[in-house]
Amino acid sequence: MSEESQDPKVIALRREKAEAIRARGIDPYPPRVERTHTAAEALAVGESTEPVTVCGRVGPIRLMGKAAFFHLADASGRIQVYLKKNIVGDEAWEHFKGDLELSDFAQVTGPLFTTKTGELTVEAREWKMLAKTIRPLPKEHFGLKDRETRYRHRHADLAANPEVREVFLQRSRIISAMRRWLEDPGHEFGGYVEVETPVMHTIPGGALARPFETHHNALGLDLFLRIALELHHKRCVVGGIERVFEIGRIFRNEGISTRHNPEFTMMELYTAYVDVRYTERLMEALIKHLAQENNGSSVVTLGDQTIALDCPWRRVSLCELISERCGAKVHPGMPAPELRALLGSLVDADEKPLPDEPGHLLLEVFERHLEETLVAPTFVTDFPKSVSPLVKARRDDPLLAERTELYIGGLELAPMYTELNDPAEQRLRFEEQMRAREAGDDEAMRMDLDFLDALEHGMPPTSGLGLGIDRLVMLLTGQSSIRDVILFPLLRPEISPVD
RNA sequence: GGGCGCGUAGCUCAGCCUGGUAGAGCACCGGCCUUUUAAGCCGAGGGUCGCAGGUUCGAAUCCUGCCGCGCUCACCA
Repeated sequence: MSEESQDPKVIALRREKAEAIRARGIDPYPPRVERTHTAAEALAVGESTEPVTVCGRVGPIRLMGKAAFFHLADASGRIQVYLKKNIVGDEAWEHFKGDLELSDFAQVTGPLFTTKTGELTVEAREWKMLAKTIRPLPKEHFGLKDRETRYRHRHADLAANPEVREVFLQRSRIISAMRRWLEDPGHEFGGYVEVETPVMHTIPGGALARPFETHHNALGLDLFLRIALELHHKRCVVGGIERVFEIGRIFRNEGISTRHNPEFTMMELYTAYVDVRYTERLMEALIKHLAQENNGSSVVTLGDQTIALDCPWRRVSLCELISERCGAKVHPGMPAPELRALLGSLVDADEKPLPDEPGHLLLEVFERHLEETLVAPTFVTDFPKSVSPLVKARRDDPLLAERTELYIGGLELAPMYTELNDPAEQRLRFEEQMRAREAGDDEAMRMDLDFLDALEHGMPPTSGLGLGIDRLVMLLTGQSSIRDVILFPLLRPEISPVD
């Protein structure tokens, strides 16, 4: 543990103070406040003999014998308080000196005046403890910088670092704006209905990933936390909800990095009677809209990269992209040894063995070497069919699928698909996946008979997408770690958190 | 799991290379101070230098092992 508020001396002293207040018959945690103005509202009033009552968290107290200055901070901002012995009276002054400390919550009433340094300040006539704080926050000036402490004690991080709070307020606004835009029937890409689908699945489907497992006692049933929203959404489309989306948490049992958290938020969206070209245009319009709403501009900054979103977004096929890099034409139809030879150094540089299946091999090379180079917005199209078991193959090239992925700032943001709606073909794809699973690929999909049943009831031509909300928020707020856009990221539990 | 780095007062860190009984700032406690902005001034307390072993007359400092944490790579839509 590494935090100022962990000093046992300080904690004990503060507990004693809380008890001392109680012993005088005053509740250090009173149930009601008399606030008339937020900090910002009080500042807007200007100088005034009419008293205001403001509340907030107490900042560093500058005590000078018989008077003191401090700030009260609330969500709207902060306002300074001047508290003087001969105005509040001897008793209130003594209690102030003895009881009130950094990080407590307090209420102050008085008129507004301007100090000689020009700051509008409440001149306290009276004050009241609203909540005694046992563990003080680090002083603002020193801040709370240690990453581990910040993530483990996010409440302290939020309280001490306004810029951190601001990122999460932006996250909320971005998601809210996304919902409004998708639901709005007044534009080409609107009119979507938000649904809620199960988090617990009997068969985890819709993506290639390892799931978390759990168990339902009454049914004696092993269950999995969902790794995607896809299959239920398609069942909604079968049922006649032609424009459907969900913003929901999904769970993948895999590593943690600056771009991966085991639980994260995905926006999936499905549209009947369109193909992947429509969804690409929707994606472009949505992200430009959100950038405009949140940042007031179409330029975003991520790390040391400045990314313009308003330029036309590049479209390039996966194979073309790899060919550009290795100088030879590649295609999933080529046998693996030939591909390896053509890929040259893209293969040699790796310590880890690459997969033999040509589609997987190409995908792996792309992910390792090319993904991070895609800084300007880029649609990478035509992924191999073998790595896209739920996607319609291209009619003119059956080894490629109508699957596009959007990259911005080197981040994989969203896959888009023309969905496979032929139940016979889907069954074959599942069987292929089952064979891969038996051969040891524990990310391969499992046969989902309920889903096949749905397709047999008829799904219109449909396109879908899955947008990683956390990564989108990273992009729009300029954060380079996913942990800085997830309030409570998963961490290894602390040893001996005894107190 | 691999690589790199860190672990000294409640916090941030110096001291380690070149071994000689532990330092600073802030916080905390006491005193002074009625327009301050990390207020200021004076004073006091506080550390088995991550743990264990080794080398040495002597180890925070050199060596070995272990533990914890961070970054990164790998794993991973």
